[in-house]
Amino acid sequence: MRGLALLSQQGLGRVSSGKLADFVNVNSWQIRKDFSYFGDFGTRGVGYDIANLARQIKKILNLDAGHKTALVGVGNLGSAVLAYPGFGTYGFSITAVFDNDPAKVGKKINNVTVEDISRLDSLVKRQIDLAIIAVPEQAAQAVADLLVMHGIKGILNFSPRRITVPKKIKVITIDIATDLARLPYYIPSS
Amino acid sequence: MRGLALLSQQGLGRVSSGKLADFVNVNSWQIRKDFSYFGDFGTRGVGYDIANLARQIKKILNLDAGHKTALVGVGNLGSAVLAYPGFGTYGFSITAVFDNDPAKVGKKINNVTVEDISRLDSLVKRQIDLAIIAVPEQAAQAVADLLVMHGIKGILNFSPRRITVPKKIKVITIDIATDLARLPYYIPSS
DNA sequence: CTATGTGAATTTATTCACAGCA
DNA sequence: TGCTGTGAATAAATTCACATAG
Repeated sequence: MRGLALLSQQGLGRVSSGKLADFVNVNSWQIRKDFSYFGDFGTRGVGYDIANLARQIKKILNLDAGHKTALVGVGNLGSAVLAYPGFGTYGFSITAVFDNDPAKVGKKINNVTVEDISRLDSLVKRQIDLAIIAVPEQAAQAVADLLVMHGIKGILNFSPRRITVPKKIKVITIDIATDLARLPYYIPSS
Repeated sequence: MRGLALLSQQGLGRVSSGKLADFVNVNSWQIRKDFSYFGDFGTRGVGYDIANLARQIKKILNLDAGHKTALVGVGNLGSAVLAYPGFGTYGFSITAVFDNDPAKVGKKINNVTVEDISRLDSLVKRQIDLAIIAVPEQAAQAVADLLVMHGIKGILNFSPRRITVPKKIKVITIDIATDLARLPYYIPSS
C-alpha cells in the first residue's frame, strides 16, 4: 500500500521483475499484493514492463490528470523546493511562483518568474490546482486561505504551524522538526 | 500510535485535557490508547498535566538523551533547515554545520559557524550522533558514508536519492517530490 | 520452471463500550 | 459527573502458501 509512490522514482526504463522489491526494501509479496489491488499489469513468469508500470502508477496517482503546481514563498525553503530535482520524474513541474517581497517579484528563478502574491487570483484561469506553501509560519494560514479562495485543491505545507482548511481540500504537512524528533526513538540510549 | 510525535508540538504550557484530541485532529480514544501503551500519566476526571506530559513524551522519544545534531550542506535547503522554527520545541538544536564550499566556511548563520566538511571527524569528540543531509543528490551517498564513519547514529535525508547505510543506522528520508505526488491521488479528477 | 496473482491465516491497528478514580 | 485507562470487538494490513499463466 505504501510503497507505491516510492516505486515510480526509478521511472526511467530499466530491468523488469519482482526484484524491484528489494530495491524499495520490501518483500516481494508486498509488491504483488499492492499491485493486485489496482488490477494486474504483470506477465506471469516474466515480470513487469517498466514503461507500462510507470504509466499505470501515474494513472493511479492521478498524475496524468495534468495537475499544475504553484509555489508560494521564495525564501530559502522556496528556492530549495524550486531547485529540487526529482519533480520531473513524476511528470509535473512548478508552473507559477509567488512572493510578497517586491525585491523578488519579477526575478527569474529556474526559468520561472516570481509574481506578486496579489496575482494569486489568476490561479483558476491558469488551471493551477496544487500549491506548495513555503512562507514564514506566521503567514502560512493567511496564504492557505487565499489559495483555497482561488480554487486550489491540494496543499503541501512546509510550515510547522497547523493550518486549517475546508475538509474538501487535501493538505500534506511536512514538519521537519517532527521528523527529526522521530530519529532518537530508534537509537539505543548508548 | 502515530499521533505521538505530533503531540509534543504544543509543548508550551497550556490547558490540559483530552481535548488536545481535536487539536491534532484525531478522536479522543486514540489519544488515550496511544498513551496507555507507555503507561498512564493522566489524572482521571481531570486530564493530563501538560508539563508532565511533555516530559514523558520526551522520555519516550529519547529526546532527553541529549542528542546533538549536525547539518551538512548550507545551500538553500540547508539554510532553510537552519532557520526552521520549531526545533526548539523539541529541546534540541543544530550544534554544528558543515559545507565544502570555501566561500561559506567560516561564516556565521543563525549563531552557528560553518565548518569545512573535512572537520566531520570531530563529531565523535563532540558527541554529535544525529545528522541532517541537505546536499546535492550526487553527494548524498558520499556524505552519508562519511557521517556513518564518524559515528552518526541517525540521519535525516533530504535528497531524492536513496542512500544505503549499515542497517544499524536509522535513516528518515524526506522526498518532497514523492509527497507532492501523493496529493493528486486525493483530488477528484474534476 | 519462473514469477505473478490471490485466497486464507496471522498479525497488527482502530474503534467501541464501559469500568474506575477524582 | 467528567475524563482517564483498558479489555473486547471490529477492521485493516501483513504474511504465507499455492494455484496458475507464460
